[in-house]
Amino acid sequence: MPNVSQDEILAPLNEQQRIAVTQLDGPLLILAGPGSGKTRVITHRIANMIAHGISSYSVVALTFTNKAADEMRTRLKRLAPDNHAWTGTFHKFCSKLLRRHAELVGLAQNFTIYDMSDSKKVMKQAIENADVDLKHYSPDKLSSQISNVKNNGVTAEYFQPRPGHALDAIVGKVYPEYQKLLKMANGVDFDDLLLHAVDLLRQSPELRETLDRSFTHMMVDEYQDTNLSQYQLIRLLNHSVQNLAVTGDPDQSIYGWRGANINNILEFEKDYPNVGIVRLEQNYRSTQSILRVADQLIANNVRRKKKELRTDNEAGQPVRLVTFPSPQDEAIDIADSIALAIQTGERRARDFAVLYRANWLSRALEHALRSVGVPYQIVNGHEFYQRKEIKDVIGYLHLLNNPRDNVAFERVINTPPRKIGKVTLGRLRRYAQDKNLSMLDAARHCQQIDAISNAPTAKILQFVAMFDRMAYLPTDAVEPVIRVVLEETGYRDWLTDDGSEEGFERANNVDELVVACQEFDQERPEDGGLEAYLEQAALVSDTDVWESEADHVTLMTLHAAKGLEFPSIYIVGLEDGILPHERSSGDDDEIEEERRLLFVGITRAKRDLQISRCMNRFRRGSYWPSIASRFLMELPRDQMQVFEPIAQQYDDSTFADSIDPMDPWMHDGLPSYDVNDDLISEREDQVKESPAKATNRPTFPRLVTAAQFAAEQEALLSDIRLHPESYKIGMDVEHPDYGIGRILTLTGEGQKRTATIEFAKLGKKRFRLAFCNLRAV
DNA sequence: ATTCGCAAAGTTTTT
DNA sequence: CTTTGCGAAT
Repeated sequence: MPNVSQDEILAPLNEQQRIAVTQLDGPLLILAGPGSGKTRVITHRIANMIAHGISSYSVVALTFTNKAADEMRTRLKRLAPDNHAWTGTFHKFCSKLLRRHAELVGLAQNFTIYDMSDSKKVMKQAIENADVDLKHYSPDKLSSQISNVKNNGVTAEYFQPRPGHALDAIVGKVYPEYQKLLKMANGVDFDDLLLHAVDLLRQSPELRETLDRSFTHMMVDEYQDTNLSQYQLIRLLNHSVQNLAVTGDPDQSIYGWRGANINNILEFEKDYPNVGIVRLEQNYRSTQSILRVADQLIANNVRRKKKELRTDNEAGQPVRLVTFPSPQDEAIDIADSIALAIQTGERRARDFAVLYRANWLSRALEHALRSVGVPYQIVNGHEFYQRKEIKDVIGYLHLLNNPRDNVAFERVINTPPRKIGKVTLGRLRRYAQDKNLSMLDAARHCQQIDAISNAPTAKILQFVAMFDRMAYLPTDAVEPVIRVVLEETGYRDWLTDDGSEEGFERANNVDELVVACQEFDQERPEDGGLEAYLEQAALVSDTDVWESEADHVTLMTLHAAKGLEFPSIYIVGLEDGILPHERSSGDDDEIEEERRLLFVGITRAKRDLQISRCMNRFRRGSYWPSIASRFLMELPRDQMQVFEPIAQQYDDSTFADSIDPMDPWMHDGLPSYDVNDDLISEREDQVKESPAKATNRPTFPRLVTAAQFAAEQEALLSDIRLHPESYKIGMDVEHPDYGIGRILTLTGEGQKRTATIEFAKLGKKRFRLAFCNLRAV
């Protein structure tokens, strides 16, 4: 199939977009407001390059998440079906580069990528080895400090402690030790991927030159979120050939805390003097009401490039600003509204997203959505991979792929328990470091270690023998490897040994991991294999696991929501200490970043937006009164629909003996709401008709109670579905669309209970049992 | 060596 | 309310 013509590339673009797509050579800065068709511009720009005879092999587009890269790739495929442009994340790009030239920075090609909990273990070891006294600083603090240093492109060799700076002095001792341990284990942390890649290009000018010239056209997405290492990487690869286009929006810079430097985009013009600048200001996503709120809010930031947000979209419903008594009310009201909209057919579950500042805020929402029977998905991808049983099994895989991986060795040597304890391990570690051996190699020589007595020696040698039996396995497919690991180590059996509920749950998770490996093998028969699997497992981001096609409400952090859009958005917890977060409410720069975060959240909404806060919040064991976020005062209230309780009037009865004044349910007289008159809506009518309950629990206006809705759902569904708990592994079931299949795995509980089912014709599918119409056969 | 229990600490955001 | 860590008992 031929690629599309120039006309087809340019036709769907507005004037500004067209300029961005047609200027292919030289540096280009694309300032893209939210919803301005940025991805379209990037894909059409690449298509246009190809149409102009530029080889797609020399085109590189860098993003921050795999999701964004996949989206780009898919859309580009439609415009230029046989293109070979490289699209992917910074970290993946660097990883690829490093694997090819690992030895130049003192690594071997099969290096391990450590996640944060793994690298923290290395850090603890480094602190111990460096023999520093950490009275004033926690290991966490030190980790983040070293991460900062790395993000600024400073290697351990180049680090110079500022005189008189206590933390710097400690960093100066620990950082080199930490790097030494990583190198010994043939491992890197996330920051190293970037730092080593930059180092590599600096060490080898010839390689730099070659790559610079072979990637003739580069594009960088979300440029406002690049840190100094990424900046340096980009500069190194765009020196001799400067066809570099970056897109970004300073107003959406929300990763300053992990080293992103907003100056990279603000000063792009200085770095590349002959830069072309395009502003994409036309918004195709949101209603005027939503955009006006976003615009007013962000106007409070001082450090920004003024930018217009305009749209030809309809005015739309006013944005709602609601105050709830407690998080439960907030969650239940949101769940009910969503349930109602689904029930009436007005919306589907997938149209909704609930956004919050911190992950723990999702709990009340989960609970409420479950009680109302609305399917939802919580987007935090690390959760699964952080489970102990998963980390254990993957630990074995890491050790097989990289026998020098000391973190993996220490994790698995005694799981399941093999009577090799802390003391033995300490002696082994000492020997390994003295002789400059990996832990595994030290284990091979453990007979020569006087300090280790006969019994543990035998156990260690048994372990080594077992490892050697597995090490023979071909690693071009993952599933066979993981199956042998589970078999040889007895890990899965060990989990279920005690017959506890928890054990089976864990075994199920392990089964799910096996299925994931299986799927990986199927998806990537050519370039897959163990190493590739471990790499992608290490580099998945939270949004990457988000199933955008499935029909469920999305729950995620404001950070994770960047780049996405939904017809209807709820942003919760607009309270002082939460947004802006208490740990960041220091200087103006940090407050501005928090404000940008809210800006990002607001601009995810296409048609409906509700922003809410609570008057009390359950924190650290009890309820505390919550203060409204300062950002709420910055919104154009006169143009919004405000639901706020009238100022509390305490009468004596409120504080009667049996009543806890801290209890959020107990505030008196709350059902009266102060609503501005000119914005009367259907919703408000219903609010007014809603009868207050005769309990002392204030009834917040609710359209359908959770119990009512749940009961109706239950009645509707009970006759056609089995109870989620009644499914068993191995059971044959019939699906209305897919036909007959057999249940392979079961995980989760209640509404979350999920089955992997193998269908004769279509292969494996995964279902939330509560939401599919299965029949037992 | 492993397990259990209690106490303290602490809740950003993520590749 | 949760999770994590440490220390004592078996």
